[in-house]
Amino acid sequence: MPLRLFNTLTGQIDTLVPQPGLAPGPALRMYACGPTVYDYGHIGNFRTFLQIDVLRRTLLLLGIPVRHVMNITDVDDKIIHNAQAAGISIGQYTAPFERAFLEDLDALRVQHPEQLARATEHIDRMVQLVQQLAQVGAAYQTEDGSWYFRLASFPAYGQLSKKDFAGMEDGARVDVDEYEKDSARDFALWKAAKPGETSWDTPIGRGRPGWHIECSAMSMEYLGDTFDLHAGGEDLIFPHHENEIAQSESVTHKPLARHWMHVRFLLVDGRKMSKSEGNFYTLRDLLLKGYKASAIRLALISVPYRHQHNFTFDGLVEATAAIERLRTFHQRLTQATLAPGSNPDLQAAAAQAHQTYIDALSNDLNTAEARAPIFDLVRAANTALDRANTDPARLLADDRAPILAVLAAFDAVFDVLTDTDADATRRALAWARETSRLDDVAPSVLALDAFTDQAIDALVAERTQAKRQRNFARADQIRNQLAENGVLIEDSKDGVRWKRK
RNA sequence: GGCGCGGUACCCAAGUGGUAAGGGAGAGGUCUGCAAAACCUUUAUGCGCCGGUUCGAUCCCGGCCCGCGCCUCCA
Repeated sequence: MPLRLFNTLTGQIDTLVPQPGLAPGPALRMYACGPTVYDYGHIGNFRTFLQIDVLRRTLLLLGIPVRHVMNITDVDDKIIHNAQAAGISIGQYTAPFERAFLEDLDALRVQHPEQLARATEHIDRMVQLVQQLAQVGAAYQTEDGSWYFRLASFPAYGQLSKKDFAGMEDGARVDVDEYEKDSARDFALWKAAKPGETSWDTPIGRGRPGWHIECSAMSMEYLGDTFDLHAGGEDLIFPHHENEIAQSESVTHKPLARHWMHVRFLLVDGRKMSKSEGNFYTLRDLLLKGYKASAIRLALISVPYRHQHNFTFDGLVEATAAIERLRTFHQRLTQATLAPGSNPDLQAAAAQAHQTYIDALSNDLNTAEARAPIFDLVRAANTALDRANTDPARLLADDRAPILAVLAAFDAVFDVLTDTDADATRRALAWARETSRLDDVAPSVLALDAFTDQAIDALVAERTQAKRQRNFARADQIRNQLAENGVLIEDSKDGVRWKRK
């Protein structure tokens, strides 16, 4: 089944399929704008990366292989400034943030792209692109040695953002540092080195790349002149992606990407997230407050990517409950002792749920709609599991696999059934210890270290033994002790389950 | 000012020209040593307001009100 996805370039929903023949290999070639590693990632960043993960995983689920490239922008004004202030090299400055970013992706179970591309490792390719642009008259050098893109040379400018620059006023001086530009909107391709700043000595002069050039250079390097999909946050439509198009297409005279996907911004408590509003959260902030990585993942992907998502703590609590329902069911179904045979109603329900699920995702990644049939199936199966052994409507042995297969398809995209939350939170806790950020850590997070999985298993076993001996006082004592440390016990006819709250 | 998006039950949130998915929360019940889980019942004659088109509109059109985003660094 093909994926129908809104395309910013055409302004409509288009079918996204790999176009063969443009580059080697059968995969769908996608480039997603990654982070500028000057700080820890916040939940707004991660909404975008999570939604791109939903796209990637949906493509894979639909049987479309992907070649996914993401840039790491490890040189820009802010990085240079901050590194200088700290008295270290930009590499020393960015390395911990890049590592933290990749760790955060892991915590959120975001799949890594096939290729990570660091800006500082592709300076040559960027210089080459500037030279090519100069050759076709689309780039010019100013007296200070900087290079700019000549917008007047690219009439199609504005096609992505639907902006009309025809009546644009030339000559307006907007930036005092860039007084030599031919036109106010001309943007920097290469910035001449200022004293003491990080710079590279190159054939086009000593300096450093402008903001947009790295994505043009690296996307074409790894994916060819034209690739299938370019994705990023909605803020990148203009000017970043518009500028990428101008830079690349001026040289290649071919479309840079056929399909453009943009993820809408997140609001927090109804406002755009910003440090000054006091509603700014990094992933690490939330983990240390005791919210689970899986709940953050589910919350951030459950509102479809084109909708404005209002992020709230209530939403995280709700996502936590939803995940528990799914995990409890998954465990129950896996462990259940079942009589042989199959129940046609459940077989049909599983097939129906699977189809509805796939249809929803295929429809512009409608994650909200995709969740519904999964929960419908969970209820139907739970009901059947509750029925007596003699009831013909009960769940039978051959019903297990098809229902688990639907859950697997769900998890192929949503990926919340496997509980790796404690690990993610422990890593955040270790980081907080190393960097002396223990002030706001929730007690439940600190308790993670006191009760390891092994310790819990041992106590649960002891309690089961006590129950067998009908020593309910001791059994309840253990249950309370665990509960006080955020561990819940559930008895069932198929054994004892426990989970961290 | 220009461009764009949204207003659906207590909360979050899909959706369709034919009579409102799903999740969370609340209430009552079943089950259970107790609890948890699970299941059942229950919470929108209603989808911002006013007109229009239609046999019929929450969904289409027009107007209005409210909220939000982008247009500058930003995912």
